[in-house]
Amino acid sequence: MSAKSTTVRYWLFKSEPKVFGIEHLRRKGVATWDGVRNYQVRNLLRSEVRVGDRALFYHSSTKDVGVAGEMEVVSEAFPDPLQFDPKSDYFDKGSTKAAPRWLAVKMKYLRTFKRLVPLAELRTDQQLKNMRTLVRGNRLSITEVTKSEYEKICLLGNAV
DNA sequence: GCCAACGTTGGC
DNA sequence: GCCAACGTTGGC
Repeated sequence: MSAKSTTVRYWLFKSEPKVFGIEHLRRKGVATWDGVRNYQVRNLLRSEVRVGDRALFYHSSTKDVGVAGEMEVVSEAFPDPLQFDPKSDYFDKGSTKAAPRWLAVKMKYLRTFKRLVPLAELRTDQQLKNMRTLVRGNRLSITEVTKSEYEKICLLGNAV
């Protein structure tokens, strides 16, 4: 078999750790990244995010905001089950199984950094301060990062 | 809890 | 298709 022809891409996924943090993912090993309810992000999951891509796990809306670790995409996009569950906060009565509106992917835990890389540090680092994730007004819960940005953040996270 | 900034909705 | 009102995100 030939190697995959597509190049690995790098992403940053945001989540509120009170709802689902990297410790939840570590315990599960593989988890469904669900609850995406933004069309731009849905389109990324459908058309851009691929099996084998890497992603930084970013903790948002919490005391210590920043990048907590790494994970890997292990499934193509599939319909987010929560959109069909009337008991879920993510239920969408306008979505049907024939034409699902929202997508999810499965993510695999890779590692938790030795130290959380704080948002403030991303903003001041010369190599990172232009990350799309940090652009003022950005509200996407998934943004692409460059390989060099990704690797720099891993270095910062694994430094003592 | 505040608030800036963006996304979504719906009347027209 | 415009745009005001409302809802959500997310840092602080």
